[in-house]
Amino acid sequence: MRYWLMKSEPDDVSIDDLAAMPNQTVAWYGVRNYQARNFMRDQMEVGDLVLFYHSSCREPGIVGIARVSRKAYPDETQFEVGGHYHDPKSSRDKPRWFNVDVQLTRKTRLMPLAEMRHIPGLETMMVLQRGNRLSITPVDPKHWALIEKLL
DNA sequence: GCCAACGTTGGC
DNA sequence: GCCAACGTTGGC
Repeated sequence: MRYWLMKSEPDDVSIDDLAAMPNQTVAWYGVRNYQARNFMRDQMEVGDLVLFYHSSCREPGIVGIARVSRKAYPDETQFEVGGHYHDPKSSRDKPRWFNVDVQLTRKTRLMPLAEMRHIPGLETMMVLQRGNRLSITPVDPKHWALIEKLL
């Protein structure tokens, strides 16, 4: 069982949007970065735990805990011609992009990015590293324990 | 809106 | 295969 941090723009899918979904579950569509895709496709298992993170917004930070509820399968949005996530180089025979499903475990308080940067022991967390832009990053169990204790 | 950082693309 | 140009991410 692994731990992850997954970024979502609240204008797209917020923690409240997730809470309002049927089964409080959402397909993590739209990832178009190979490293992030590989994490989902090759490493994520049902039951893995996820820090749900709001990015590109007024108060970026962790807002909830979720779990992987379905293993990776082809991201439907890559086939939607004219859609924002359409990939003309992909096909149903050879899909390029994959997503897992993520189900809400619980909403938490907002733990802002600025606070995370000041938590002793979190300095090496991947999402806090300079220049990091990956929307999906593995979380060290020690980092997870530190964060969960403070949520 | 700015811009640092980094990934991707495409000409050669 | 190199690398300049370009696009995107995402905090501030």
